[in-house]
Amino acid sequence: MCYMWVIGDPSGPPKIEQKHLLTSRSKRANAAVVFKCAWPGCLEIKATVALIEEHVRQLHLGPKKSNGYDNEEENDISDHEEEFYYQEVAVDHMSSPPTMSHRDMARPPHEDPEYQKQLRLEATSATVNTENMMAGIRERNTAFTISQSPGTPIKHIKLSPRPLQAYQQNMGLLTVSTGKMPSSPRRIRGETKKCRKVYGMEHRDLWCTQCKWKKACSRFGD
DNA sequence: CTTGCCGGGGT
DNA sequence: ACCCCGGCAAG
Repeated sequence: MCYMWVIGDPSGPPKIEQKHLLTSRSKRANAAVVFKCAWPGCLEIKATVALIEEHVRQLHLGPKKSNGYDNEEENDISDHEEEFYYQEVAVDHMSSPPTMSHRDMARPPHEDPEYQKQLRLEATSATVNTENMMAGIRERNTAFTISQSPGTPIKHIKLSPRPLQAYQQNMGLLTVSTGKMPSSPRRIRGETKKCRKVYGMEHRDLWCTQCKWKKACSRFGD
């Protein structure tokens, strides 16, 4: 469980000194790893293992388990079953960083938020029959037993490269029907979670450049 | 209250 | 060009 990448970045100590701390007490946890939800459709990303476990439990394993006893907080030595649902992902600070300096400065030419949204919806509706799903998953789980062994590199679940949908047409239609220019003075607030919400204030170094500068997020379109 | 980001700074 | 933040809209 020892990761090679250095936390402090040898050649250039990250200038970590935010004089202002808004919501949370910036405790300078220079983390270089995030936790992604591995649920078939879901793409949730959390900054801590606690958060992702919470997410998985709430969203995918059902709001609550009807067991003999009930314990949800603290002693969650629960079944290591949910290890399957998230995966640790290293976020290198320099080689393949979220912020590529320039490329993400401009708005992405092809956003596919539609896809993400769809996935989210799928996951949500799936929550209804959790019981049914659990069975299926359990089966699959035993099939190829993914787990977080210390030496094994995480296998990334491949999620469709880029579906690229006809969102433009949608826009055009909208324009026609409303007779209003889509170019509003202020960008309409999308409901996708952006870097700030995903990583939290204490992991600002993981945000995309735009978010760091309080500009329009370029990683998560809306 | 929080989140996203425009406009307007500074280096 | 890069970085930061006041202040505002929307929730």
